[in-house]
Amino acid sequence: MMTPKERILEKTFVLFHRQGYNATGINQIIEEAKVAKASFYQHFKSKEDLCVAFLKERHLFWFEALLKFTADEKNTKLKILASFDFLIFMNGNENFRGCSFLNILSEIQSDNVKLLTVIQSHKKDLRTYFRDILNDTLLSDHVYLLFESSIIESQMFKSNELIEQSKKIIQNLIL
Amino acid sequence: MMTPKERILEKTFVLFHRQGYNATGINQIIEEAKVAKASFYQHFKSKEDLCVAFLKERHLFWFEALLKFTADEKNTKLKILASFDFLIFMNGNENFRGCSFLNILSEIQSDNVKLLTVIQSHKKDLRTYFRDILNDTLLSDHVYLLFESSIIESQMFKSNELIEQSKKIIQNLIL
DNA sequence: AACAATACAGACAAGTCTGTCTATTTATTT
DNA sequence: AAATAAATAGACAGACTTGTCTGTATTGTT
Repeated sequence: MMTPKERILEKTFVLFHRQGYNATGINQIIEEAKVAKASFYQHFKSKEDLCVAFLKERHLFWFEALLKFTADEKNTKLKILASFDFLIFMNGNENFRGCSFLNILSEIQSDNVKLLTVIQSHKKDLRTYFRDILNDTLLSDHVYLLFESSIIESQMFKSNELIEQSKKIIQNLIL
Repeated sequence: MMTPKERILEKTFVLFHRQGYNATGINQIIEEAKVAKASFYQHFKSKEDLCVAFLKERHLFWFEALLKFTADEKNTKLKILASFDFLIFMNGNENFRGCSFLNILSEIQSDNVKLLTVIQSHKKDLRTYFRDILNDTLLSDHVYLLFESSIIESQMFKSNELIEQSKKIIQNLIL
């Protein structure tokens, strides 16, 4: 069976991503996870603490899924293109909810160092992901920037159009 | 003198941008604007209504500032580069708070059509802005995507580094 | 000067939120 | 089987939220 902590994390994983951080209350989480409030605060000292745990879980989940999705492609160019297809794949799975890290970035105050650090760390890893594939810094940053805007544009317009456009751009970009 | 409605909009303009939509309460706005609550609800039927007014005001302000900032550049390439310098300029003015439209996009629910429409409209205008300068759709979308990620990356890392990187990329992109 | 419109202060409703607490029950381990 | 640990339900505090309402005061216009 699942422990209370696992049930909390499982529900948080869905709700924080779907509804956002501020729009999701502790009460909704513990109710749906069927966990008592006292039990919740035994495992997480605050909602912000839960958010850190959520982001770390999301980080692992997301990168694992990305690596798995692109694993087959040997060619550098195809691996990059497959990464953008991964975004399309995720939009289909998650209904164009975009990136939890960027969403939470917009929800927190500028001085919230604790959450900001986790968000930055995730994006640094993504930037490194492209750098490791392409080993040309300017080009990998270029792809990274297109990747980031692909996420938010598809979220904003609930359409993969600009992801496809990014793929076209990359076709002419990488030899 | 200023009317209550003007005082409300003035404060909202600052607070929604600095603190975000959900983190800014009606009570704070009317208190700082020195307006009675009844007066507020005489001019705006809801907080969401105020948000629409805010976004429309922000839209006008932002584009006017962009056009003014880039007006001197005759050359196409320089006009584009100046647009990215405008982001650096705004980050200095507004302490890396990013784009209100993208921030509010992350705060609202997916089914909030009223606010989503205003946000989309703003970004469509931005996309058109680059299209009008470059009159090559793929290239203008390319620049638009770099522009969008420049905004969020500089917000996330509170640094203009990736804006500068985008400018380098564009140097090699536009003839 | 009289009237109508607008703005005022502020109480209030009804709900939300996070976090703490008590007291009971269920599991696990010794 | 007894002792320890963990989970339960749910009341509660205290602060917040948006929006409504009452009654008074201040405007601007005729």
